[in-house]
Amino acid sequence: MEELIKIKVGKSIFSLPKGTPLSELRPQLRLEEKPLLFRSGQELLDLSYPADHDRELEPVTASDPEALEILWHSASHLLAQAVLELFPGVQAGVGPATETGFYYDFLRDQAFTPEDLVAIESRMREIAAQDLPIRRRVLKKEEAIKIFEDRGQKLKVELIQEKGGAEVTCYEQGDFIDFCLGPHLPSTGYIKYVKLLSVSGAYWKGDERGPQLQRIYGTAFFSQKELDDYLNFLEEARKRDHRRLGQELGLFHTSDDLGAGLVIWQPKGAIIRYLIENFWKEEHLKDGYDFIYSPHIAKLDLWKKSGHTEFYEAMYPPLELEGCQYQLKPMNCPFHIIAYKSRQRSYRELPLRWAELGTVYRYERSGVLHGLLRVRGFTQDDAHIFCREDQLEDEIKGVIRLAIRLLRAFGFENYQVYLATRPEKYVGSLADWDKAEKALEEALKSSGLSYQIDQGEGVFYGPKIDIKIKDAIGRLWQCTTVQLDFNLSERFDLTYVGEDGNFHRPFMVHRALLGSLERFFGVLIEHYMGNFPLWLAPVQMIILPIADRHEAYAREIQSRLVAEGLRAKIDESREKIGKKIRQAEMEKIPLMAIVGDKEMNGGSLSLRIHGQGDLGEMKIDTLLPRLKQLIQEKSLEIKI
RNA sequence: GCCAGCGUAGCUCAGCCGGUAGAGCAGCUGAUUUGUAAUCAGCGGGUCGGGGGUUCGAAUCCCUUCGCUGGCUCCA
Repeated sequence: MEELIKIKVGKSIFSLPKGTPLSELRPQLRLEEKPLLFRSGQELLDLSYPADHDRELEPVTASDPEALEILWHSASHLLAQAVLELFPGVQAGVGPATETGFYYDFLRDQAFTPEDLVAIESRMREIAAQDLPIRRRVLKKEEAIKIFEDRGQKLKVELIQEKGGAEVTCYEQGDFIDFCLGPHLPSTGYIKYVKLLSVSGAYWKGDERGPQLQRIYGTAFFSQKELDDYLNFLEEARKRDHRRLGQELGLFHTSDDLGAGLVIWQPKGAIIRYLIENFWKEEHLKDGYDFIYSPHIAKLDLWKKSGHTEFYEAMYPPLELEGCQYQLKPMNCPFHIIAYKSRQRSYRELPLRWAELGTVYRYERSGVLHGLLRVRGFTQDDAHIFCREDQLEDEIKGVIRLAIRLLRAFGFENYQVYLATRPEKYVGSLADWDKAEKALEEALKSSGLSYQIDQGEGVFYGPKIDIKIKDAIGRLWQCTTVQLDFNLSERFDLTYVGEDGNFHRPFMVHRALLGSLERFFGVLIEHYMGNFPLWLAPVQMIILPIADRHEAYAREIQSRLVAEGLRAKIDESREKIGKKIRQAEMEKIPLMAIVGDKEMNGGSLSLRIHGQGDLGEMKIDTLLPRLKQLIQEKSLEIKI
C-alpha cells in the first residue's frame, strides 16, 4: 500500500502517492493560468519535485515576479545545452540568473564570435520549440560524477566534488544534464523569447589566478513584448549614458593626450561642479563641520606610517625630489590626522568634524576604468570625524542624516544601503568593533532606511555603511561610505586628554557622502538624462531674438537676469527661430525666451520650457521672482 | 591586470576580398531678417590613435604600444 501525501492548494486538498512529481496536480487544478512552480513557505518547488510530505502549496505563474528569475535560470541551462550541442568539447562552468537576465560560463580555446552567438541563439529557439520536459533527478554523488566524467565535463565534476552531499540534484532536458539545485520551469517551451547580449571573460570561481572562462550574457521574458521593451530600455539607456551626454553637452572631456582615467571638466560641467561644491559646503557648515585643505603629495614616510605602502595597491609610484621620496596621495586621511596631531587635544573640543574636497590619485587597473564612474584622479567629498565613545552614535546619525539630505536634494530617493561588519582579519579591539557596529546599526535604524547586513564584509580597519545609487542601466555605484577606522588611530597614536586627565583614544570616522565628485556627476548626468534642474543648469535661460532688430531688447533682458544672478545667454546667430529653438532644446537649456516685435513693444517675453513647450507671453517682472524662487528652493521641476 | 571587441575630419559613421580617403552634422564665408525642434549656396578640414613589419603598393594583413568599450577581479 503506497503512502498518500496530502497537498493543499488554495481551499482544495489533493492526494498524491509519495514520490509522484507535483506536476500530477496540474491537470486537477482549476486555475486560469497553469502554475509553473509552487511556493511552499519560503521555498520554490518545481513541478518535477516529488511529493515528499504533507504541504500547503501556492501556485506560481508567469505573472509572479519570482517566475522571471526561474525563467532566467532555466534559460541559462538552455544556453548551455545549445552551446554543448554546437561546440562539442566545450566545458560548462556555472550559469545563474542575474538581476536582469542570465549568463553561463564556458571553457573553450577559441573565442565565441558574434556569429556564434547568433547560431547559439537560434539553436536555443529550436530546443525551446521542441518543448523538452525539464526533469529533476536526485542522484548518488558517485553516479553524478560518473555522468559528467563520461561527458568530459571536468568543471562540473570539480563542482560536485566540492559542493555535493551524498545525494546531488541534477536537471535534465533532452540529452543535456546539469548539476543544479533548481528550481526550474516545467519545459524548454517557456523559453521562447530569449536574446543573447554579450560575451566576456570571467575567472573560474572568481579567482583571477585560475583559468579564464568565456561568459555569455543573455536575457529572456515570457512574452515578445516584454523582451522588446527591455531591449528598448537598453537602447534608451545608451542615449543617456553619461559619457555620451557629457560629450554632447560639453560637460567634460577625456583625451589620449592626458592619459587613461584623467578628466577635464569643461566650462558647462565646471559650473555644475561649482554649484554642487557650494551647496555641499553650505550644508556642511550648517552641520558643524570645519574645512581643511591639504597638499596633493606628501613624504613617502607618511604613507609608510599609515600602512598604505604595505596594504594599498592602487598607489602611483613615488617620485624623488632632492633625495627625498614623495607620494601622490590616494587618500586624504593622513593629512587630517597630521592636522589633528598638530597639538594636544582635549575632550572638550571633540567632536571635530573636518571636511575637505580632497583630490586623490589612484592607479586603478586599466581594465576597470569607466567614464566618470571609475577614474584615476578624482575629488572625494571627504571628512573625518574625531569623537569620544559617548558621541559616536550621534555622530554617525548626523552623518547619515546629512547624506540623505544631500542625496534627496538631487532627487535620489532609491538607494541600496549596506552595513558591513567585522571580517575574520581585523585590527582594533573586539569591544570597539562591537560599539562601532552598534552605533552604525542604531544610526541606520533611526534613519528609517531599509538596509541589509553584509556579514563579515567590513574592511580590516573598521565596519562601514555603504550607500549605492543606480546608473542608467541599473548598475549600482557606491557613493556614500561611512567607515570607522581603528587602524589609523592606532598607527598614529591619536589621543585626547579626558576629563580624568588621562589620555584616551578617539574614535575616527571616515566618510564621503557623494563619494567623489566625478562619480557623483556621472550618475547625476544619467539620473537627469542631461536635463539639469534650474539651479544646476549651466545656462538657465537662452534668449532667442526673432530678428536682429530684437537683439538690443534681448540684451536688455539678459542684463536684468544676470543682475539678478541668473545664467542667461543670447542666441545671436542669423538663423530662423525654429532652428534656434531646436538648438536650445538639444542643448537641454531649461528656459527659452523668444522675443520679437510683440514682446519688444509689450516689455515681455514668450517663455518656452524644455520638455514642456510654449507657455506664451509673460511680463519679466512676474517671471523673475518665480525663477529666483525655483532656484533658491533647488526645485527639481519648473512650474511657472 | 585578464578575456573579447573597437580606434577613419570637432561629432556620428561609410570605406567588401590590399590599388593611395568619403557622407551627414558641426565650423567658416556669403545670401536670407525669419514667430516655437533643421533656409539656401559655397569653402576649409584627416601623417585613417602612435611605432614597426609584410608588400611594387597598407585605413585595409601581421607585430607592438597607447586609448576606448563589455565583462571578470578590485574600488569612491
